[in-house]
Amino acid sequence: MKTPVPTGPVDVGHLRIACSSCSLRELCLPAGIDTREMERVDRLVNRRRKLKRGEHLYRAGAPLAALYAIRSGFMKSCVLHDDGREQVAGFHMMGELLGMDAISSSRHMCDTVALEDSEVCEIPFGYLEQLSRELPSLQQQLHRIMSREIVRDYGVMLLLGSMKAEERLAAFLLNLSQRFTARGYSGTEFNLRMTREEIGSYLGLKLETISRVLSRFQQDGLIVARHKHIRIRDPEALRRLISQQRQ
Amino acid sequence: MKTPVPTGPVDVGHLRIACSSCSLRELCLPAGIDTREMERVDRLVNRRRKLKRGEHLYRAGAPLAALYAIRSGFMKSCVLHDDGREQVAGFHMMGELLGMDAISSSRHMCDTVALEDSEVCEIPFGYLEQLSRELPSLQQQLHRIMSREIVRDYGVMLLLGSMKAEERLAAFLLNLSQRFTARGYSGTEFNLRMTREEIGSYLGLKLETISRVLSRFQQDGLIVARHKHIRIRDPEALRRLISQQRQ
DNA sequence: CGCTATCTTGAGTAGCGTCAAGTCATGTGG
DNA sequence: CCACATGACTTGACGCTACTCAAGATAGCG
Repeated sequence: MKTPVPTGPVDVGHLRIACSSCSLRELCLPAGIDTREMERVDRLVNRRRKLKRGEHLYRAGAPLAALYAIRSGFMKSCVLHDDGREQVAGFHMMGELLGMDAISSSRHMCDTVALEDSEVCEIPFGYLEQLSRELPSLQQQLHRIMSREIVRDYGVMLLLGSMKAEERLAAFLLNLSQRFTARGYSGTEFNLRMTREEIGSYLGLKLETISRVLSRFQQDGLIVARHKHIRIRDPEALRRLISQQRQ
Repeated sequence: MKTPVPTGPVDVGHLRIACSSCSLRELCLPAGIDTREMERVDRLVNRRRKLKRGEHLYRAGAPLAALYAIRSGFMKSCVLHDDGREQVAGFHMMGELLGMDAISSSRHMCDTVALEDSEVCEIPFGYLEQLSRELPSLQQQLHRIMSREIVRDYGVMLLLGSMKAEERLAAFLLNLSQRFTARGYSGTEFNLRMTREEIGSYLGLKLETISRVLSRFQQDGLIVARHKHIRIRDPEALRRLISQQRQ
């Protein structure tokens, strides 16, 4: 069915699993690619990489070699400031594409770290550009994904710039919920893969504030939070929290 | 020298000025395009649009028709929340590309408004995708620009998530300064095109805070601020303000 | 089983927001 | 060209949200 990999290093030890047979196909880079073209996309993604929890996928300053599609696991990206300040810029899960920050200067501009044992598909960037010149639907999907990242960032700005602590955390929980749901997992009950400090960094708050707000949500019956385990009891109330009229 | 426009509506009333003879060439979409290819890029950008101060370039929800390169003037983009909250997501000046938020869903996700009389070049998006399949250097430049926007957004997140009011405003002024410099204008003396309220919205602060911090900067001899006119007297001090070690 | 990282909760505080009053600039129509 | 209206800005007083510091509880890992 599949032609063998034509070039590139042979990836001993990793079973090659094609995009065409990947369950994340419709969430990931190959979304919207038709069957005939899929064979070429399969050849584009020619290597898998396993990461242990805590391991870096790439660091700020590293040259751009590939983009990465998350196959399984959970990751975070952190932007660093010269003075050592660090801010979580995003949490990433299966089907999401990483590394687009590096295209502008050919160097990564953030650190990306696995928050649990994870696996990513390497997509050599030069080859991706070449193939997307030949396959309009691949080109369109790449543009859509980059644009989606820009839109996501606008959402984070809105959150950081104009929401209070409770609203930020409610938005965060609903966003996680929605993404788990889209991947076929429960949107009402899940385990957080990140610490309170990482959530705080992402939301522009301190870890104590995260802890306090979670406790308050629990007292008010909106969620059950037991350490990393979260159960959302009243998603509507969380939504109301976010969109309540000001003034 | 130039071949006539082959297709598309004739743009009566606007003098066609080609990218190839545009002074912003090296800041804008055609950066890095070689002379032979430039002719085709000239045909891509086939319409200019003038905007009066306060006029919308596009609104959230509008279908994606084109990307826009700012030829002259100054603009802002605002993200809107259902409850009416609005946040300035960016200020834009000559040579910058607008509209990339719309690629993911074929609809714009923010409002973009002229803050002074401005002029933009329309770049029909379908044609841009087509041409960038044929011209690798155009494709690369488009990718670089989208990636640059992602990196810029990360910077804003860092600012909103982990800086104090004084640091945010210092970073804002230095950023403006640097962008004016890159365009051949004075980086030490310029007029703000936006109100205190818009600056505040962008920086996640209230207009009174902007006003107070500007006054404090002036008292400390870092700047001279007289209404919209800003003169930066001590850029180094502003830089120190941003990167001072915490803890 | 003990160590360490993570989390919770409390008390006190600082920074920014809110409200309010007044000044200053811009532009419009008489 | 001036008077006036309107929007933009400044400054002060006060309040609240989230931060800081601290102590103790809990979970996870070796």
